[in-house]
Amino acid sequence: MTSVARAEAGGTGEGSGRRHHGNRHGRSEGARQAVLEAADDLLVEKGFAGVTMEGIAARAGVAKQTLYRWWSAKTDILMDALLQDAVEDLTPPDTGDLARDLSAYLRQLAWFLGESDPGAVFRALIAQAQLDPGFARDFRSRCLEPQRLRDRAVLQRALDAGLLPADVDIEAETDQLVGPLYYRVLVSDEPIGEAFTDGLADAFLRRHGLV
Amino acid sequence: MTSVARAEAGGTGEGSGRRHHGNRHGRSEGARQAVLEAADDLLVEKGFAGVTMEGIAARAGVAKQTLYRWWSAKTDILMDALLQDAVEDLTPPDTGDLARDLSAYLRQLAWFLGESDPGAVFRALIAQAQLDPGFARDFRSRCLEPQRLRDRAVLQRALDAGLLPADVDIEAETDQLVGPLYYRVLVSDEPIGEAFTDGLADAFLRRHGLV
Amino acid sequence: MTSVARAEAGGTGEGSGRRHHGNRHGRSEGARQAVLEAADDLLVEKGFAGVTMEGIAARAGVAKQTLYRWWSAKTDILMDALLQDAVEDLTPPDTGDLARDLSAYLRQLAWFLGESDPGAVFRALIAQAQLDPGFARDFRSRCLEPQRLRDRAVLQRALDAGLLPADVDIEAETDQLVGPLYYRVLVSDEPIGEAFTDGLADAFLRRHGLV
Amino acid sequence: MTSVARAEAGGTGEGSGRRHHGNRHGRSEGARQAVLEAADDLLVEKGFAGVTMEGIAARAGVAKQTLYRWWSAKTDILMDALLQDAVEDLTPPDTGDLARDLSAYLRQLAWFLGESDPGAVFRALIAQAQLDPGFARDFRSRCLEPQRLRDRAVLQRALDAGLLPADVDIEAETDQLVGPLYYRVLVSDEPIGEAFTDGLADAFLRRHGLV
DNA sequence: AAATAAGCGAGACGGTACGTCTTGTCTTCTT
DNA sequence: AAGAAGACAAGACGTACCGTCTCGCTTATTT
Repeated sequence: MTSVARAEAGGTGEGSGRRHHGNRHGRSEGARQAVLEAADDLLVEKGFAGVTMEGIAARAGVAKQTLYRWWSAKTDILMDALLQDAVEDLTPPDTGDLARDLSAYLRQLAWFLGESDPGAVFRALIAQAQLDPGFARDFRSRCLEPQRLRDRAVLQRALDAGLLPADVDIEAETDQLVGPLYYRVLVSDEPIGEAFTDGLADAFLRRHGLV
Repeated sequence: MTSVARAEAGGTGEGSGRRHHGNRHGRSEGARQAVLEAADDLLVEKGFAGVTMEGIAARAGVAKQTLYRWWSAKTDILMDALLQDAVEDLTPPDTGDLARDLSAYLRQLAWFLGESDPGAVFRALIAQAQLDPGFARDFRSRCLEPQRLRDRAVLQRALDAGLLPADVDIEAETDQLVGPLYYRVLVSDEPIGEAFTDGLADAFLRRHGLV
Repeated sequence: MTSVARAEAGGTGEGSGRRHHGNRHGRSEGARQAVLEAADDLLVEKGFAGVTMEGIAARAGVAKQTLYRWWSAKTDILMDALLQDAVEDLTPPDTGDLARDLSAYLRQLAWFLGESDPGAVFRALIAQAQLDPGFARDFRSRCLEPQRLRDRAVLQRALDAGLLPADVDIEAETDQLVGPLYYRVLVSDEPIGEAFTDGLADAFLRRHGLV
Repeated sequence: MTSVARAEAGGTGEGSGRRHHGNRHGRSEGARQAVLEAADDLLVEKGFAGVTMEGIAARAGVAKQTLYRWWSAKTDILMDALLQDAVEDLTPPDTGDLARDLSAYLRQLAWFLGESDPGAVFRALIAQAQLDPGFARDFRSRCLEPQRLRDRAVLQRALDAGLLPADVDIEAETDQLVGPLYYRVLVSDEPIGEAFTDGLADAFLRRHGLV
């Protein structure tokens, strides 16, 4: 039900020989790009309700059938768009300085969630996950879990470096670091200043006697 | 755009005998209850996508016009339903023992958000708030801000009692206490055990030298 | 499955009292007329393939749902249009002069089938009846059988007047009179001149010694 | 626009020399047969609406492109199918006995039109000819005119043998003989018994003093 | 033997229309 | 005046076919 595996234009050669009998050019990469951009643009311009399969098809110059051939719903398209143009921004920095990395990462994450264009897509998809359990599964495995790993990476490195006690609960610590950010973005809608993110980082460091 | 002020039966005499001639009694309380229950039931039975104005009207035995007369959209109905049957559950305990109150409240909140029926409505409305800025305003002022006050109440009482330094940032502290709960419910979908809520409370207490 | 009985705007009064509980104005006569005209116009302008439910709705300024509420398919709409504006043209003349009536009626029928606008609708519907057995039933009972009665009327009057032997097979005689007309229109597409229709009438009269 | 001239497997040799440079085996006769059978089967099994280019291609195990290479539309395929397996049945008998030949031929024609499988195809194509003038031209020249010649053949032989007056209008006489059959099949849908066909033959013979 | 070129099965593509669903407005009659 | 009923215009949904296209395979000359 998720987006079909990227066909990569027939994978000519692909090692072991005959892979398919019919059309060898597979899906059109041009159509794919046009669709993802159209969906993104519509979300930014008109909001989530303004993103419709018909609208995407029209703006991308693509037939509706092409959408349904490769994606199961508009949220699936938005997820592809998100994965394509956004997630790389969220790689946590690694300078070796825990305090600095932590602070920088939380600022970066806060900006992404609350201010960036892909962040708007992200929030819409988190919303959709509340409303549709099937989509939630997909979204969690394709987006949230990888993101979770990135969120945890800074702490994991600190643990590996022996800066943290070996029995620390990394999951719970991560939740305490990023949870308040998501809360402000998704629930209270208060702005997140650097004082706030630095406060989170500081609380963490003091909690573990690192400052 | 918000739900019309509750008319409360026109106040005509209310006891003094004849109640209405044409229809002088304002909105029908029976219809209102039937609508709220129908919306609630539909959400639980068929999920958010299964809640439609038509479906609510049919199940409540009410005309669509009646819905539109009193509510602006299905989310508005769900918000009324939520306010009616749920929020009282969330009054924080007040035993005078900060540690115990804190722990109890976080457990209670976690259960509400993640396990209860009204919690499901709440999550759906938080989702809707991501997708519709107009609704977000309404929802924040009618539900989230009161809830925010309740969340803060335990800390506020501790502050008033002089247990916390006068310059503590109550807002930020609250975010750190409840943010991780919302995060687990809305984002990571991990179960919230008592170890987790107690850990949050404990971190708070130690942060302020209260344990 | 056929077009719903004409509601005639609520049938106000209607004798026996309460007829319906909900909407009291019933279907919109304005919409009905607009639809029939749009369908007719489209058939004449663009041919049968140019008549689509979407096209009718757009041209009539009507929602598709309204079409589907009252008609089952575009052929059902065309049938209503045909019944409304055409069939009256085909009442056979009755001057008391069998030869003259017969000749006049056959000319009139030939013109209707082959030359007139409603005739074009009629041919399209006969075609549709070949392709769709369900429609064929409807069309036969609502259009073809009444037409059959009209076709037979001239002969029936002659029979009643004692001009024909009592044991004549009216059905078969009618088929011999009108069958060749339908054949030319539907199959051979040859023009039907008055010589042809008069020839048919003449053959009939001579067959029964009436000339 | 009509079905491409039958290539008959490249017409290798074909007299005057080199005909084509590329594909040297011409069209696949196997594919052609599979297509015609698939179209026929679909019509019988699912009715005219169940005959689609996609359905034919799938059932015949043929690519859509192959259909469009050799035929212009599904009706063109059905016409080929009809021409291939049916028209030979309709050769009028020639025993030298006009009355007997006439009677036999009308019975045979009635059975073909109303009862046989190819008759179902024939009716569908006559229907299509009402709806599509371009197809009508093709169909008339490839099917109806040859059939018309066969219909006329019995009378033509009688004329050549001097049994009919030299100035008889063969066209009109033919219309009177076969028109009622088509009428019953296409319009009234009444069964055609032998009494009916014999009645037509008899009327003809008496009309010309041959009985 | 190699090169060539058309027919072929496969199937993605841009489209059009389908028939259904929901929305929010409206009109009418009842209470 | 509020409510029940439900018709209405609007428009998105997901599906089915249309006719075109590109692809890589097969096949039979032609060189």
